[in-house]
Amino acid sequence: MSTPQKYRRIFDLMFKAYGPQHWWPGDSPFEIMVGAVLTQNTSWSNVEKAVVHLKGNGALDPQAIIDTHHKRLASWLRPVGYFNVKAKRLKSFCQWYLEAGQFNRLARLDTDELRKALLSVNGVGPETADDILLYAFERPVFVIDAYTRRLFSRLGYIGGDEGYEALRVSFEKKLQKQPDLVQLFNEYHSLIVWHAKYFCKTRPVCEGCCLRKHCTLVS
DNA sequence: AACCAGGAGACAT
DNA sequence: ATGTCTCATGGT
Repeated sequence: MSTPQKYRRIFDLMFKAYGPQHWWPGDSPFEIMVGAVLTQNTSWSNVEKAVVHLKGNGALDPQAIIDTHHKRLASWLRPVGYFNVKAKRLKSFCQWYLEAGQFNRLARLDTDELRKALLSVNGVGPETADDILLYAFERPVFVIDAYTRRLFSRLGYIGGDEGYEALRVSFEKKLQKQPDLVQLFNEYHSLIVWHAKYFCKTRPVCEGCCLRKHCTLVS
């Protein structure tokens, strides 16, 4: 089987097993961006609690977040952990977002320009930037996370210690001939996350691979 | 009771 | 460029 087919096959196996994931959860592009920052190294269920706090205080809005005192904002973010750093990150993101002209202005930039701009923000690293590019701006970007590394290194498709950009470009190149890249990358990343969360409780769909760090099912 | 969660920045080497 | 430390709550 050719390499592109191998990568496509893993997607097909997971899609057949789990179905469409309807990502990213959120009612607006801005909510998706906020969620992307808050979910760093944090479970999504905790992010939902923080988002409820923001909405309940009418603060799911860039200007409102900037105007909220750090102490108060941090208290709303308490469930996500790292609430002091994330309050600061959220403020610096909102500051940039307003100065950049918000969604409609940013949407004019091409994908690489937009990624560069996102990465200039304190608190937005490569994965968060690509989450935002894919799920808020609907750009054909393959998101690399810890699960993606584990899954494909255990499948023997990658080494696992490649740099972020090298992996992203590699995945995008291998799948570039596939139709509807935005939809494919959207489902692919979300399926990997779902697979990681529920695989151990069900059964393998891909060569007996489990995504937990110390899984003994994998040689 | 350890382990893990949809990472990133600061800092040293 | 690459490795280590810190940030911190909540579920299993």
